[in-house]
Amino acid sequence: MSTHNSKPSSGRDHGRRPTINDIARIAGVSKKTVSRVINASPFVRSDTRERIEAVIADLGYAPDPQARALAYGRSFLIGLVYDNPNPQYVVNMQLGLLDGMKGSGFELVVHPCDRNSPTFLADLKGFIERQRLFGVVLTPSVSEDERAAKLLNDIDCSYVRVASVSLDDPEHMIETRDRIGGREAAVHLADLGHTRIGHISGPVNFRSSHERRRGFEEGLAERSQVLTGRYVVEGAYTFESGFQCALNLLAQQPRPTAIFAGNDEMAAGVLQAARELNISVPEELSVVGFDDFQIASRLWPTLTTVRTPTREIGRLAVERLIGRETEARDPQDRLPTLIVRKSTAQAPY
Amino acid sequence: MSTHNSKPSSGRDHGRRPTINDIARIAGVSKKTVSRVINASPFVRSDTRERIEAVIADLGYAPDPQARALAYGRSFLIGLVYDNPNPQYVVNMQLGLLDGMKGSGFELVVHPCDRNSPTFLADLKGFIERQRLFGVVLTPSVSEDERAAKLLNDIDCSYVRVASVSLDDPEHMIETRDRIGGREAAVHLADLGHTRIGHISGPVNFRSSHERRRGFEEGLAERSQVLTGRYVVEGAYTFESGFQCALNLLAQQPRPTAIFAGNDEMAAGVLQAARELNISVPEELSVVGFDDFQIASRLWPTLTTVRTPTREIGRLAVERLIGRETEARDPQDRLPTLIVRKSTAQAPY
DNA sequence: CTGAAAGCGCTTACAG
DNA sequence: CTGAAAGCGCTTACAG
Repeated sequence: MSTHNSKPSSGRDHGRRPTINDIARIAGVSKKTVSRVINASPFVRSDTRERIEAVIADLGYAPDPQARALAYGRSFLIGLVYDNPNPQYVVNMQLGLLDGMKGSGFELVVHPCDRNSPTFLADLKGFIERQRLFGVVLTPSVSEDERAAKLLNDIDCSYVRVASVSLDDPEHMIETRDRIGGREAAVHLADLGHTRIGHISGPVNFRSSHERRRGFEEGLAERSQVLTGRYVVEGAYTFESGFQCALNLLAQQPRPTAIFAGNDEMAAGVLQAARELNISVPEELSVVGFDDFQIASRLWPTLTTVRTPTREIGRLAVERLIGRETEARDPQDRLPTLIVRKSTAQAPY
Repeated sequence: MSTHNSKPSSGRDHGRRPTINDIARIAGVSKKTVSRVINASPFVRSDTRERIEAVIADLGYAPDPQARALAYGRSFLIGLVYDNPNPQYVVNMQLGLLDGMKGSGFELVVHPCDRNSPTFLADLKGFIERQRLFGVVLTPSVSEDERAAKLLNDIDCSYVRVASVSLDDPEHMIETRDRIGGREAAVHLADLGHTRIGHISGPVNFRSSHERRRGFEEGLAERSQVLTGRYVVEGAYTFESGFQCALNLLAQQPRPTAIFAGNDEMAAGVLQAARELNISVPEELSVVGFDDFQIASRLWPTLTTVRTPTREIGRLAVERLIGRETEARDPQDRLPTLIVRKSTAQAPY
């Protein structure tokens, strides 16, 4: 199928890649000692180590991951297990994981899944065992699935769960702390003078829905406000649900002057609904989203929203998994932050 | 790092997965014959084959990909090499690839890259050789890079290039035929009575820019029109460039009554510019995009655009790579199609 | 701190 | 159509 190049490869490689035996022979040691260097064992004299490392660098040697995997009983593949349908989230997460494993010799294997499928757990188990995965990173909402977590423990597979709040032992968790973002959204709206504030939450079976709402309520409380029950409706994190929920909220008398949507997709639906009802944003209605995906700056008006540093979170998650954790960077970088754009303004009172 | 489950696994697996030796012993054949069944060799008597297959099914045996890779000299990993920054494209492509390799035993490894990096080729080579990849799928614009194609030939790695037009032997190409989409956009606008039509192309170093424009010109020609030189500007496939190019086009006298943007991102920029200039869409200006990414239906007005069946294209690409090609489905499914929404209307003459 | 032996689970020649 | 031998490139016990 592929085009073949029948000439032997030119240059130093002489037609085949060097193996651990080549390194051992040239360095004058056993292959076991080379193996120790590859695996960063402390039981190698430093002059021996340096000699071996020089030969490795000289020949451009890289150990064969398949051979290591076979002997070690575990591959050097990291799985990303996800069911979040938002492309921007998935891509940012992937970039973060790749950041964190760069130069480590690990590779990223993607595995979208469906928690509602009858074969969900069997598929996940098959994926991990077949490839002898080194470990997996789970993102919301599959990261919130306790059946999946139990499976991973049962088959003794390393894992890190990314979620809005802790659900497991600390070593298995990276928390996005969405509550902080909800709080910032509330303070922003309250400080603009809004008092009739609506909220479109995500679906109740998503932890992030609760965290974002709880944070929002905490922020309002700091400004001596409470969320009014009839101004709170449950959406599905989709554009269409945001649209429908906004129609509902904006039909009430008096209607809210601000809406905090649980994510950007629903906020886009709110803008659409406002337009159909001839309610101008931000003059008559302020709108805040959550995520800061690309769409937020493409909408009109551009969307005030809460940014979650997904890529950074992905980097942290995989570093945890492969034992590379640095944590040295500014902890602020991993917290949600409010991004103020044009969809929010002073309350129209 | 991970939680350990010290009890031996329960059930039929008795604590370890079956190997080819288990199958051979139970079926009363040599492991070589089991290997033949695994690899679909025709040189096995059908009753022998059936007996072996029954044992495989009974034990839930799956051959170890790492061991096969080591012996075979090639892994069962497919690489997706991409540099398209649009998340929706990447995710749809990934889904298509996964569709095409479902149940095949192959796994998908993602590899974003940067053609402008000085280490671009070395990184790609390292990625492929280190993992002994079975093959790679390249998407635009890295699929258009002849240095990359030459490298793949040199190191004898199977590959399929996804691009808007043929650039290689047919066996290495999946064409998206963007020209057809450009043509549909032109016919649509001409049939609405537009005669002053602007075009914001993608960057000249992308093949799709030319194909989309060429198709557009062909469509206009069918309606006895030609593209006016001063109504054609070059963008960069970005929102910001679409915005700037639209300001340019809309400042001309007389200004165009329709703009065909080379992609949805730039079309979003056109809508933004029209709003700033108080030009109403579609009453005074019709806008057509290309891609039909999620943003197209979130904008206001919703965007008329050309949909490329990216997921289907991905499926075809990987099926080609692993020799599973079916081609049975409706060939229409893999062509660009115009999706008419609210951003286009009769010309205001 | 270093090494010789055995083995991980497969496939490729080579025979028959 | 089927099999015994050797080997893919590493790592894990086990010695010393």
